[in-house]
Amino acid sequence: MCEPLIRKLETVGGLSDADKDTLDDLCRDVREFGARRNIIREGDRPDYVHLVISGWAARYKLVRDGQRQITAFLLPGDFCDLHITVLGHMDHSIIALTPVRLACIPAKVMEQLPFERPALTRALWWSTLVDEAVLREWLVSAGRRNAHQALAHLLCELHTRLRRVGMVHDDRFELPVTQEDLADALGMTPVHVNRMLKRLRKEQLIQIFDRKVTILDSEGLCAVAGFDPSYLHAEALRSS
Amino acid sequence: MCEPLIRKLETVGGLSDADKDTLDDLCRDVREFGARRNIIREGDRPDYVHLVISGWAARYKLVRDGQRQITAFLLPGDFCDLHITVLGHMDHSIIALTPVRLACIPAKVMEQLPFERPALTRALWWSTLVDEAVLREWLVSAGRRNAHQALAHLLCELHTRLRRVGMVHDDRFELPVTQEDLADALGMTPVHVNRMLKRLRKEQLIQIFDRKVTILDSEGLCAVAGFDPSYLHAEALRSS
DNA sequence: CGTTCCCTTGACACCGATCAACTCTGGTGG
DNA sequence: CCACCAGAGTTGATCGGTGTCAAGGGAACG
Repeated sequence: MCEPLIRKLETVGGLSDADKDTLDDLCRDVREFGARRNIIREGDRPDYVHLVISGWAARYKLVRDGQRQITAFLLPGDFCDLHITVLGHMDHSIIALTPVRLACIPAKVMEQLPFERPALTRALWWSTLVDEAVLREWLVSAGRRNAHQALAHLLCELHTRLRRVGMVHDDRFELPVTQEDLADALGMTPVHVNRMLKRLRKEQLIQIFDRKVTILDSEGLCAVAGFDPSYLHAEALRSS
Repeated sequence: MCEPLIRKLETVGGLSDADKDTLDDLCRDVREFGARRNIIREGDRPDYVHLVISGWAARYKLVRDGQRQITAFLLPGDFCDLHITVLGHMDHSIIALTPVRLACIPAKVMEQLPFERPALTRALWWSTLVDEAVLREWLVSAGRRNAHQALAHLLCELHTRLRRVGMVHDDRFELPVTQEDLADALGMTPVHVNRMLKRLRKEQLIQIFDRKVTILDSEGLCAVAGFDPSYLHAEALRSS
């Protein structure tokens, strides 16, 4: 059931069969959320940790005048809110961008994990820290890359992350979000996202049809983006 | 020695005297770094975790054409690289912005902490997760706030964070970095930072002299920034 | 067959970048 | 003591990337 997560964690190794069984066990309670539905709201104090099983969700914050900044795309295998086991309340909201299936894990159970399955706990911290590294890279895009480079970088990142959970075939993957969602992630306007997608298409770097992206020229796209995947930490976990 | 950290962690409570003693013990090995000196470089696999005792440092990444994006200001009480106990290598660099004193803690020692001092470990994870929340807010600034608002927001944040470690007196604190450093944090140019500082001064919100900032109108500044401090999680730790 | 959502495109405006010059300060060495 | 220099801050003029506004098209759906 939580196959994407197991797949992701296996890229760094260190999980025993017992750990995997524990994961499976944690994911018994799966719930569905419709597209556009808020899953958790800023200020909430949820009693459950949510793990994406299928579909896309997003973290976001709103600013006063109603503008939205998406701070993370949550793909299958990503946790929505591991941190609320430590922090008291949510400081941002989470929304389903597509129909989503989420495993709901009681926070109390998560809090026992360090004592019962330290290696698994460590792997989950790994995934949290990678999320943080992704966030840093998004800040670099917002601050120091132009729209062309930033969009290319996002596509490279999604390509790599989706491949890690087995959702890329022949350099082709689904991008089931609107251009407005992309704009809110990149800190741009939907109009400009559209222009930049057009440009990447014209440059023969990508192809888009029916919300599916094909990377035509991976090297070229990485070159535009200045993409270096090492921040995604796809190597082995540091031995403890 | 690690008084700023203890002070910060005390705002959320839950530390025993034994925990504090452990912290003091961890900070025995203090080293100095001159301003502008790189402390850790992207790709490094440090064997020590570094904790800022005094002075300011910054996380940053460089993009191809040499531009720099600062992704965090590291103030007294902040860890530079807690994550390398889990991740294999640094995906960004750390530089001293002013002369800095750092406690150097062997990574091996940190890895024993969960078993010996679980409450303290939890508090350290709290600080890591707050760092992540700060990062999200910076992304919101970069993506959805204009220069005026973003600078105001940064000043509000620094005000709050520095107060937490006892470095604000009468709404006055040191800002010992250049305008270029601020620009690299905000994703702007130094010229524009200068203009926005001038504007905030003209609006009677702040006063700057000799690299010391005085907040003249805290409410006004927060209003410009749309600042809501709850993302800094200054409330009690969630009981485990 | 109208409505809604999303994508697409063009014209124009503006925020912040760029370029350049000047000031001020502290440091360094003759 | 003074001349020189480097680094930081300040300001003005101009440019360009991206936002804004507006209109139209296509696909899905009731």
